Amino acid sequence: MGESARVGDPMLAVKAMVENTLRPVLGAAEIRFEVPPDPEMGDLAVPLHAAAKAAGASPQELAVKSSLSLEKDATLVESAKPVNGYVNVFLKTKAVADLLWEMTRTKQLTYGFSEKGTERFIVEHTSANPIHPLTVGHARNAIYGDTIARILRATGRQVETHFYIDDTGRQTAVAALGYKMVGDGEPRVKPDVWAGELYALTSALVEIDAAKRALSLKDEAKVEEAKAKIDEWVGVVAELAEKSPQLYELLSEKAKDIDLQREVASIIAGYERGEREVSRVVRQLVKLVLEGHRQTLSRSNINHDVFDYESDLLWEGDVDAVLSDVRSSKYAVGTGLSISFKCDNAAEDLGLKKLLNISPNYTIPDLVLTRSDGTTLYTTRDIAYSLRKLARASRVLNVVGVEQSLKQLQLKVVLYALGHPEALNQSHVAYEFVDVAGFQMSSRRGRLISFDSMLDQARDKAIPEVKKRNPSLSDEQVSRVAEAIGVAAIRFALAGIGANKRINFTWDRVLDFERNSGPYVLYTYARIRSILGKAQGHLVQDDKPDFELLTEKLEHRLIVLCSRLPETMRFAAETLRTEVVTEYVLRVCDIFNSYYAAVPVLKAETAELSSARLALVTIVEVCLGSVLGVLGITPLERM
RNA sequence: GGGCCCGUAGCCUAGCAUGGAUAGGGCGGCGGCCUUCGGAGCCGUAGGUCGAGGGUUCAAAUCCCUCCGGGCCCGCCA
Repeated sequence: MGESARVGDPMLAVKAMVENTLRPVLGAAEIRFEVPPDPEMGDLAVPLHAAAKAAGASPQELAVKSSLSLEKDATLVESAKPVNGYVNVFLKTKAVADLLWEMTRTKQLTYGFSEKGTERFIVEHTSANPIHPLTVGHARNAIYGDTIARILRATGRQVETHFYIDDTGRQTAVAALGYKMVGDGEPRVKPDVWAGELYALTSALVEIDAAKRALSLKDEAKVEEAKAKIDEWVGVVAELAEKSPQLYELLSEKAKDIDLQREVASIIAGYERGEREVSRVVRQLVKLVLEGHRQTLSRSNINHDVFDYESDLLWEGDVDAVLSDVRSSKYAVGTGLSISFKCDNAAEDLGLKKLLNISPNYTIPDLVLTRSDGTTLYTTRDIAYSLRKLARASRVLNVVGVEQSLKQLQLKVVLYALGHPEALNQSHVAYEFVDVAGFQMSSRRGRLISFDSMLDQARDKAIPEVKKRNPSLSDEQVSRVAEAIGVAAIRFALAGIGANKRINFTWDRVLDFERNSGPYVLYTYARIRSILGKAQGHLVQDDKPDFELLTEKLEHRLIVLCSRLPETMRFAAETLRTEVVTEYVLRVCDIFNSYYAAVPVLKAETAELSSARLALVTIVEVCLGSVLGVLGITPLERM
């Protein structure tokens, strides 16, 4: 039990003891533990079907033998019953509680965490384009990525979180053009919101400008097409102008004398080359937007360790280096300046399909790395970026939308084929799309539902609730508490759904503060704090609570459940599934709330019983506090 | 056409990795609980062909096959 005690895992210690007892009965057979379907059946189950087969005995026979053997262990085992080829074990409440008490006392808010190891992870997430506010989709990415990073840290990994700033694409250039036209103005509203409007307006003006030039063409069809396009974008401009009239005035005035298409192209090219004036303007805008992103993220307890500029990869030669490697690769094919990579051939030759679990019938499409004018594409730059990440971590996780799966695969194939087997240490951690019912999001049309608006709505919903319950709080305290509740609601709602499931975003779902929600967990925690606060006055500090006194079923279940936190955390880390954590914490809260309603703690029959129950409440407090930390939710004393 | 993901009560969701014991929760519905520590709570109740069909197995929500429905990807966009 030395090892399991060291890592602070009571259930691991318990299992080790059970295994010791069973070993003589079961011989060399593998001993696996399951959780019985109903807590009434036991705390642990050991299936014996396989072992029975190997030993030529019946499962039930083995189960009976195992039970008898286990029941001799009077300190740990309350009872052991052979049922349907399983041994169902009830553990002694006291035995588990003693272990838990020791471990939670020493680990405090890091109970459930593994000791820090040497494995180095990079988790890249959020990585939004620096031209508009973060949306509900980014919210999912950021919350998923951040929670994964926290889970990995909790299980002993060193984790660095990275935000990749895609600042060299066409979109940024369009926004930068607008920025230049309005004269590097300082925004009056939140900078990313302002930039989003600027981008949408400029983009529409660029579209109209381009279409107007097509009007003089001879081709009838093209002219018609251009007319339609103008109509469409004029409509968009009208809509946007209504929202931000001053910006519209300023931009449309300037736009008259400028060939917008050309301007955009020149910004793209100039920025890629790192020309001083262009770079100054673009970087200034990007930094403004990024500041807005950071505000939003920081509101929701998300803080990246490192921000990587895509443009740096161009300026510092990383991309050129990749291209030169590509050119000398036998998988590179090209016409003129355009280069493509034969991903399928490479994968076949190098046995990558088997390695990456790709169907042998599937033909991986070629990847285009440069345009015919020699400029690079997004994935090309991403190859260079991956090398940077892989150089400083043993595992790289890219939290990227599932729609990028093919690109992420091609990226890996190219890296591997260029002689970087460490590419296999990089994984695409995909998440599904967030739909907003009846709403077509479009950053080019300035139509989006922002991460901030989610946080705002959640906070605003919480404010009257907090006031109602805490009339003595100042407005500032109220808004601080309400903000935390809102963040909890949103983080919990998004982390609680498996990443491979599409989310149909609706306000009522995100703003549900009841039973299965972040606020519900916070509420449970606040109740615990409230009890513990009251206990300080009239109960002596008891260093050695007598857990023998805890005879309630709910007490037993709470203790066993809390002892499962470390293994739950490890499971979440292995599978990269945040919902494992939310599901777990909800079960803890459910049982605690039932307990709270059914059993008095402070007013227990005797002081000794009260002390033992307070110790239990403290254990649950530590357990919840620990999980809240992993979910990025700020615990509250009152709410 | 090819590849990947999803399909569990009116709605949302867990369980699928390692097949096994009555498929867990929540919202909404209905009925209760304010003389015990915070009612954002507790207790009870109704509601399920686990998309359909076949197969493997003593045993399938879980593994295999086919089909149906939804989504994404297969751009010199990102």
